[in-house]
Amino acid sequence: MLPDWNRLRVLFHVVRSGSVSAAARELHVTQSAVSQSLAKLEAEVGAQLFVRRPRRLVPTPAGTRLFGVVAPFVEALEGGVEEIHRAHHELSGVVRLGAPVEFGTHRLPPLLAAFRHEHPGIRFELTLGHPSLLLPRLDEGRLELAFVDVFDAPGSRPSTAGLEVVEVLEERLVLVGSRAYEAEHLAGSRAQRRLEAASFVAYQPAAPEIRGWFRHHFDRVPARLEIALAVESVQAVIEAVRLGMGLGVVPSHTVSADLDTGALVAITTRRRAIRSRVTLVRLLDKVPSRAEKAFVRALGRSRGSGAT
Amino acid sequence: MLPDWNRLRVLFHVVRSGSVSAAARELHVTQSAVSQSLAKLEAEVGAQLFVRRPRRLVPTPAGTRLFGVVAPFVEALEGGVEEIHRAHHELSGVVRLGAPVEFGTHRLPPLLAAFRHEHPGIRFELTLGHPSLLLPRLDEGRLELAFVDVFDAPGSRPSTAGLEVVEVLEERLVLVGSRAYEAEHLAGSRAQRRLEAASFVAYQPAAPEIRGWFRHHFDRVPARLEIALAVESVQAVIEAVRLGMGLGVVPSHTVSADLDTGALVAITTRRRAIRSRVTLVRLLDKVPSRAEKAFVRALGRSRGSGAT
DNA sequence: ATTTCGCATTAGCATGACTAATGCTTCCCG
DNA sequence: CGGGAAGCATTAGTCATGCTAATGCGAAAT
Repeated sequence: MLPDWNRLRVLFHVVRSGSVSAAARELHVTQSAVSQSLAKLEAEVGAQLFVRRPRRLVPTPAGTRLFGVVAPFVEALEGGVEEIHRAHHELSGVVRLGAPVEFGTHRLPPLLAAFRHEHPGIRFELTLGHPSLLLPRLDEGRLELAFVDVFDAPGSRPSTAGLEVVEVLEERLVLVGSRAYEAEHLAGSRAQRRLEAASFVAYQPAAPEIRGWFRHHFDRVPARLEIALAVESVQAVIEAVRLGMGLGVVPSHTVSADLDTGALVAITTRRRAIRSRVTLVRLLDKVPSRAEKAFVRALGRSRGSGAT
Repeated sequence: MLPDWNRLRVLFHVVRSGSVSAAARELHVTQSAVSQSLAKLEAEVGAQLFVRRPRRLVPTPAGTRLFGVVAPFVEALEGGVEEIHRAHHELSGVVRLGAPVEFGTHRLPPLLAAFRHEHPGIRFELTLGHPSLLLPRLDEGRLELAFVDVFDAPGSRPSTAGLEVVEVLEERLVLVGSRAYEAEHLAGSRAQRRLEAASFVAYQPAAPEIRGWFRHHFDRVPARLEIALAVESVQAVIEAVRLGMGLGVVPSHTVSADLDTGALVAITTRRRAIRSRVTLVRLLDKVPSRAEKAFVRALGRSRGSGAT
C-alpha cells in the first residue's frame, strides 16, 4: 500500500530545505504540522526516515531513497502544470483536426495557412478520412475538431448526442456529364426514366449522393443504378465524367470552368441544386482551448457565418 | 502552486482503469468521492482534465499530460517502498562503516569476512580515516557505524552527545626501541630525563600518543620532544624503530614476536601499560537496520563483550 | 417505452490535518 | 557558568474537508 502522497511532499520539503521549520515555512503550515506529518509517514512506511539530532534531522538511507523518488516527480509536475497553464492561457499549442479527404486536401489547407499567418504559435495535426473514422476519434478525445460532410439522407446522419455541430461551409452539388455523353444518351431530355437509364460515376458503390440527387429532384429513388465506376475522389469522378463514363455528382465550384466552356453539361431540373453542408463538430462538454476558439472564430469570419 | 497530490493519485487511477467507478474500487472509496476529487483537481489546475461522455470520461490533452507525469512516479514509488520494506525486514543491504586506518586495514577485514560467511546478503562499505573525519560523517548520516580509537587524553575525547558508544576492543600500547638503540641511548636507564632526551617515531607531528605515554607513566608531559619521524602507519613506525630511528608507541600484539626474540625492547616502568580502546559509535536515536543489529551482535560474540 | 448504467450533485457527518501552547535538549553568548 | 535561543516532539482541542448515502441526469441498451 502506498503512503499518503501529501506526506511524501512534506518529506521532500524537509530534505530539500534541511529542517522541519524551513519546510513549514515553504509549505505555509506550522512546524508542528510538519513534525506530525513526518511521524505519520514513518509509521505508514514502517521504517525510520530521519534521525533526530539536536536542532536538525538527518535522513536515513530509506529517507534518502524516498527523496530520490519524489524529487524528479516534483520537477516533472511543476513542468507539467506550467505547460497546462500556458496552453490554457496562451494562443499556442496543437489543434488536432479531422476532415474528409477532398475537403482536407483542397479546401482546408488555404484556411489553415491563412490562420497560421495570423497565429504562428498554433500548430495543426490533420487526419483525413470518412466521418465513420473521424467521429469515433473525436469521441475518444483523439481529435479536437472534425469537419464532416453529411448528406441529407435518412439513416446516414450520425447521432449528434453530446456533440456541438456548426455548419461552416455550404456548396452546391450538380449532376454533370460530358457534352458528347449527354448528346448520345439524353439528347436534351430531362425525363426521370431517361436519366435512370444512364450510367453513373459515384464515390461509393452504394452511390448515396446519386440517390440523394434523385430524391431531391424527383422525390423517389431508382430501384437500381448502373454504377460504371466508384472512386472516393472528386477529381477522379470529374475525369471519368469528362471521358464519358457516365454522369456524376460534384460540387459546382469544381467544374465551373468546364461548364463555362461547355465541355461538361449540368443536368438541371426546375428544382434548385442540392446543397451540401460541411459541418464542424466537437464535443459539447469539452472546454475549448484558446487555440481552438481562435480557429473556430476565424472559420466563421472567413465564411461570413455567424453560427454559434 | 502544485495541486493536491492525493488528487493526482485519483487521476492516475481514473485514467489507468478507464472509469470513475473502477478507480473507486481500486482506491476503496465510493464513486462519488472520486467524482468530487476530480472536480476539485480540475479547479485547482484551472483546466479541464476530462470530457464527460455518457457512462465514461475521456481525458483531455491536459489530463493525458498529467497522467504522463504521475505514472512513472507511481512505478518508482512502488519500487522504492518495496525496497525499503525489504531492507527493513530482511537480513540484507549495505552497512556503511568507518574505521581508523590501522584497525580498518588489519583487524577489521577478518571480522567482516567471518561475518559475511554467515550472512552473505549483507555488504559493507568501509571508510578509513581519523575520528575527526569519521564522527562528522556519522553525524551527517553518511555512516551507520564508526570504529573510533580514542586515547585517554584530556581535550581529545570527542563529545558523545546523541551517540551510543560501545567498547569493542582493547589493546595494550608499549613504547619500544631496537636493542642497539636502547643500549646506546638508555643503557637500561628508565629515568624520565634520560627518556625525554631520546628520539621518537610518532604517528603525527604533535605525537599525542607519546605525550600520552609520558603522562600515564610520569604524570607530566615533556616540554619538547625530538620527533625523528611522523607517519600514520603502525607498520612504518615499527620498521623505523627497528632501524634505530628512535622510540615508538605501538600495540603490543604487533611486536610480540620481536619482543620474544629480543630484536625490540619494551620500555616499561612500574606502572601498567597504557590500554587503548577501540569503540563502536553510532547515532543514539537511529533505529538500526537488521543488518546493523546482526553485525554488532556478532562483534560482541567475537570479543566476549556483553556491552549493550 | 422502460430499464440500466455511470457520472454529477447535494446534504450531512466523522475524522484527521492543523494550530496554539508547552516541554525537552543541545548550543551559543556574555 | 548561567541564561537565552533554536529547533524538534508532544498534547489538547478545533474545524475544514474527505467521504458516504441518497438522488438526479442523460445517454445507451433492451
